[in-house]
Amino acid sequence: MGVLRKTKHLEHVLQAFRQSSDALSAGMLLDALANEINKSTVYRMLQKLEDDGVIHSFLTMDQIRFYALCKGCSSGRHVDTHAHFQCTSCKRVSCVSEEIVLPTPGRSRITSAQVLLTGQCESCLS
Amino acid sequence: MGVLRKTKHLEHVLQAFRQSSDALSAGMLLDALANEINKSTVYRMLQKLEDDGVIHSFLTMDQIRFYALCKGCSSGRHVDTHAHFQCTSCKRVSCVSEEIVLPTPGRSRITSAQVLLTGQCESCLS
DNA sequence: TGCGTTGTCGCAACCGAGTTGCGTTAATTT
DNA sequence: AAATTAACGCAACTCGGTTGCGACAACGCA
Repeated sequence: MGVLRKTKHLEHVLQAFRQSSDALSAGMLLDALANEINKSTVYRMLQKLEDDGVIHSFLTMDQIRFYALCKGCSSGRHVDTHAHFQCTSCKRVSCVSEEIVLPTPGRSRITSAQVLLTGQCESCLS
Repeated sequence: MGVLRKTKHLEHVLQAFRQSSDALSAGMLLDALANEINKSTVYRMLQKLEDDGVIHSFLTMDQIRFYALCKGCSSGRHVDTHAHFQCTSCKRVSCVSEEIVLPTPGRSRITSAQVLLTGQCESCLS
């Protein structure tokens, strides 16, 4: 239930997200802020930011967690019904704006959904 | 390009899939066939079965790869546009029969998609 | 400005899913 | 039955992510 202190590292990470239109993984952040910030610090920060509803996360095909800034999420509930797209060539990951219509199988109660599209992005196709 | 030999282990694994209506992970198979079959053998077998179009795989929220028998897949192309559902209580994973309508973002070319729903299944709700 | 509280950091050790190299075993081919 | 070659077991490894702990720094308050 921490109050999220304004530290130098936090500013760097948030800035990285704002500057990038893509989603980022912990590894990418570590590369970007190489030996300025510790591995576990990054993971802990991402975890906390997600808990607080600032970013949301999802997995790609190769089992790596990516994070992106939330736009319509609160700390309680994430609006996760938008899809994500990963290019198989350049590996970049982005959010897809269109909403998706999801089925409700049987009598179960769906609380969250995750949609990942893969293929080639516009710039890798040309 | 192996020819997939008929071994005792292969039979056990295929039987496990046929007996279960759910999708299975490598870990679950290892538990089921405890100390009868080696870890790397299981992983190699699953990999090969997927290459040969016998099973298909996908990831759950906790980064674990699950496998299920293919019904309309060939070795070349997997019909992966159906969703999967994982219950947050009992952790069981199943295939959702309904097809899903997917968006095509921008001018990119989508080659595969993965949809994971999470929530509570019918039996855990009651 | 000084001080106590408490969240954050760095480090190092750890965890667990999945992979790999290699020598051996066993299914298939002849 | 012998040769071929896929499948196996083992042990060591990779890598994304976690954890315990002592040190440090941001914040609140006087």
